[in-house]
Amino acid sequence: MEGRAARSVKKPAARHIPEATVARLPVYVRTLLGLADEKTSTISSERLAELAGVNAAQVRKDLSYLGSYGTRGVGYDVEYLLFQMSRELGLTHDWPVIIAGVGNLGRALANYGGFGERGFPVAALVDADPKKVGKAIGGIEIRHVDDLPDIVAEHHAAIGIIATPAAAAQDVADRMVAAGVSSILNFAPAIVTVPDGMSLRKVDLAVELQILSFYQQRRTEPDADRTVASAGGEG
Amino acid sequence: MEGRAARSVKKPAARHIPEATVARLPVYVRTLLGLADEKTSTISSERLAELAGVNAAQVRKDLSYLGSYGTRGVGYDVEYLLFQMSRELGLTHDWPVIIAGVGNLGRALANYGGFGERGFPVAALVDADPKKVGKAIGGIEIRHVDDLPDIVAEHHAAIGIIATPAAAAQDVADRMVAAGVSSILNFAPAIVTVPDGMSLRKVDLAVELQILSFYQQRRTEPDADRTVASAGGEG
DNA sequence: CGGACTTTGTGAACGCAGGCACGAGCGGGG
DNA sequence: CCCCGCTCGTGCCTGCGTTCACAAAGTCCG
Repeated sequence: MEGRAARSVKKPAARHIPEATVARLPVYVRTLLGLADEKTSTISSERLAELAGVNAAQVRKDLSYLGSYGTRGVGYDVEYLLFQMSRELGLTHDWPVIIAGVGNLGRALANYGGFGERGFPVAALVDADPKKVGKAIGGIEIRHVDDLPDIVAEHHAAIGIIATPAAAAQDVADRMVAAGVSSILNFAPAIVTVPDGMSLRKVDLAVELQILSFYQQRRTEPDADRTVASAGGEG
Repeated sequence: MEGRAARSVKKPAARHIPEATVARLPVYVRTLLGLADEKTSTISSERLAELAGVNAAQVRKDLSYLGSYGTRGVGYDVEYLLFQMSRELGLTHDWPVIIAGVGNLGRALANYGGFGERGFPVAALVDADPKKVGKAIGGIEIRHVDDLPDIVAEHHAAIGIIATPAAAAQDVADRMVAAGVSSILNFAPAIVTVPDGMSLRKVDLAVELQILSFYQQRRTEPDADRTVASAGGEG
């Protein structure tokens, strides 16, 4: 119930946090980082909600899952909240990632320095094409996908990014799992399955565009009872 | 209630389709395209569910929102279902898209030919940097962001993709809206708001990685009552 | 020192989404 | 022609997520 007063660093018993809340935490973190930059020391749930694009009650409920870190009548201490959330999200140390597939997307991800800055350095690039192996992109050497077990062990990498063509996605995922990766972010337009207990998320650009197309279609169409609704951006 | 028997092309009164269903339709379409390629003419909800990575009852419920296009005791006609879903999603014609921001990501998106093939040709690239204007990427000329209204009008583009730095995202979104774009896909790590009635979706790589980091953290941590749960891939 | 004001934390209600289970309807075989 | 088996379509139930509304708790000022 305190922990803030005593500035306790202990984690409050790892309660269960709803997935929807977990998905919003990174947004709060980013917002808070911006506030910290401009020397804001305290923030109310209402203002944070506005900046993060959600409901104020939602913010309070989300933050309450982490613990009672607010002060009634005042708000939340930006730095302290940031610290707690970073710890909860595991952002207190780096998470090296392995990118599989050096195509257009893989190259862009490798060149994009933003990951490293945000705590997700690219540990290695892998590809199945022997002709690409040995070259480097963004200062990172491309290695063969067969080396995955070694790479994972070398870098203690637990997160894999699949940026291969759809046909290779499941195979690469299986290899990653076998090599010890336990979190996968899949960009390939294919359904990938992983064993229980692992994390899998997907980002599918074509799907996103087609969802937009659906609502666009309904708006444009001179049809019947079209119920215009905002295509809720992210659940 | 029939429409399949008579091969009717009329749309069944545009009932309301839940957003969760809309998000799965593109996956079904992709799966069906694969089936059509290998000359499968009929598919059961169970098999389609397996291929799409969802529950069979879910498939049937989803498809029932479109109409009663199945045949009891048999399944769904692949071609016909594909036709209906494509029409519903608005994939019967192209949707030109405008990409704003020619950085790493913008370049990758422009170079990636997959969009054009899937019905989302890149109509134009825009950037605020005069030095980039006039150059071309992937065969598409870069124009200045001030030209947005003209570009939208020329190409009848209704979909915009934001691939700018976070700081510019809201401004670009506002310009797009003013120019007549009514669907936006935001890749910038920033909260963007648009007027009611418009569609906005976001894809945030840092957020995705941080969500993975959260669950990874909980798995790795030698802490208390960690409840290992799969980080549900996409809602 | 006390009272008014502010903001959190959370109980309760509501709505959406997912999954089971079963009736309805269609095709095929005898 | 009838019966059997298969698969769709959907009513119902359950669980999750969101929002409202309010009591609890702290601050500030006179």
